Amino acid sequence: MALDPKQRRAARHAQPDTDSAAAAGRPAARKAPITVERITDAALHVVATEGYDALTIRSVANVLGTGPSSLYAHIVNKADIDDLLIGRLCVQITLPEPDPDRWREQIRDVCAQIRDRYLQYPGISRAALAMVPTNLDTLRVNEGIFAILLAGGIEPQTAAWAIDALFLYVAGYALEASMVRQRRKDRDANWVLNQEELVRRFRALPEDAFPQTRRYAAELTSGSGHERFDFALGLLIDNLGGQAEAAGG
Amino acid sequence: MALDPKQRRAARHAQPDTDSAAAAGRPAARKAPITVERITDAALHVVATEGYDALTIRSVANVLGTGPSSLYAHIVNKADIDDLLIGRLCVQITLPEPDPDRWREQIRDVCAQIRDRYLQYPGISRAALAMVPTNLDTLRVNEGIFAILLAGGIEPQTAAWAIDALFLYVAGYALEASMVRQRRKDRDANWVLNQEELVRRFRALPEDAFPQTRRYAAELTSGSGHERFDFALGLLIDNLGGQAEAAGG
DNA sequence: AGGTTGACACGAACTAAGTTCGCCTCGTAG
DNA sequence: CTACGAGGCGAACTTAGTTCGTGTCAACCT
Repeated sequence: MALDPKQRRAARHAQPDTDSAAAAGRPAARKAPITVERITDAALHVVATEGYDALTIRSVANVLGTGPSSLYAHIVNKADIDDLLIGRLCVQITLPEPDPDRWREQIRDVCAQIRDRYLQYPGISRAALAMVPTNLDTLRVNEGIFAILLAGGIEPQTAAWAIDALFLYVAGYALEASMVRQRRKDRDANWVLNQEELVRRFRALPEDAFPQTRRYAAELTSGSGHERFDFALGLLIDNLGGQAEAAGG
Repeated sequence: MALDPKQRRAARHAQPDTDSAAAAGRPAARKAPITVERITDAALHVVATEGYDALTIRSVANVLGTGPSSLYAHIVNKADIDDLLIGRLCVQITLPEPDPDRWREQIRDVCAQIRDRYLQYPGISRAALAMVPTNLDTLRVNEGIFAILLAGGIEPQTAAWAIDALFLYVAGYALEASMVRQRRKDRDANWVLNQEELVRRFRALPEDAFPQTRRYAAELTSGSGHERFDFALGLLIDNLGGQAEAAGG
């Protein structure tokens, strides 16, 4: 059962209904075993310290003190490592018991958790955006948010689509934020800018073509901390329940 | 002036205020010249026909009938090609004259334009998400949306942040949609699923851990056409102007 | 107990891709 | 006509994903 890494990957995803009551005997480790867990740990370490761009099969193997080929007994390919990483991140998300009176707050909390996990591992949200929607760990988070929305009286169809929009936004936000941070330490990045420089450039744009951008350069570049994040989440969340909640309360 | 590709790239981005009234004499083509425009055309052709993953320096050079090194007299690096592509896409966006009475409609129209451009070039929104915010062509679209929002009576700070959220969502949506389409023709993709298969797998999840996902599998996977897109844009847009518009009407 | 087996580890190598180097070509200027 | 230099291009360097074949060791079988 533990032979084919493709089977291992499949086990992490929602499967068709073919019931399989197979045995699950894990014959304990052999010597200094490379496991999927150790690979995930090593990969997370690489991403946390050097960023997602530095995540290569070789870098992970190096952390484990071996060569790249050694990993292929446990993973299918590099995308599989992404899958493992996102899975691990999702496992760490705490899902509250749905409270109909605090559902907006609960949604915000879970989204903030996801955001902070993403930011802790810079660039990893790229992998999240490319993730296949059957990963069991991501489905668990999906289920948790879904339950909160439903408890809040949101229509199932509305809730389902809202989850999609929320995840997309959170991942996009984290990706953008990660890249801004990342670019600060890159070599070619001297032509990329911090906020003051950005404002200066916006103000230097031609007046006829960019009047608003010039005038409101400060507003366009503002948003320290997670103000932008909170604002966007507000847009998405506060508008939910317009139908259902208007009737209920 | 046309020597260094870094200068060419810089010319496409917002610059600091050092006034430069330099000459702009282009000395006409020499023989069968490789130009930035031809590179952009070739790259767009590759993305449109084979997808963003197939966009390599070599594939672009191949379309132009030359080798990879020939491009480096015109581009800085591969990210520079992304920059060119997004710029070209943005140039094609039609920005309406802001109409205070139809601002929501206008925003939806521009976002739909961007979405369709992205989808026309599958996966290209990855590049859009990684784009540096000083590209002049993207700033033009930014300015256009900004003007519409301001005409609609939205507070400048609110409008600025709303643009951010809108772009992030549109790019994320297009990326997800592109990948779904892309995976249909990949080899390893037989383990990735279409909607019916996805519903079946959701329904096969354990009842205790995934009750809502099981119950509303249809809702979670629904959304043909751009229903999800329209829904999410509605969430973002309809909630705007709550302050300003409530007073004005 | 000793051989057998097979899962796992791993060095080496293959391929693809981004990038650089140095030489060549060819049009223009003097 | 020659010199210059921008631009084109082949070749090669580097990094990275992936595969192949072989080695190794623990458990099992006889």
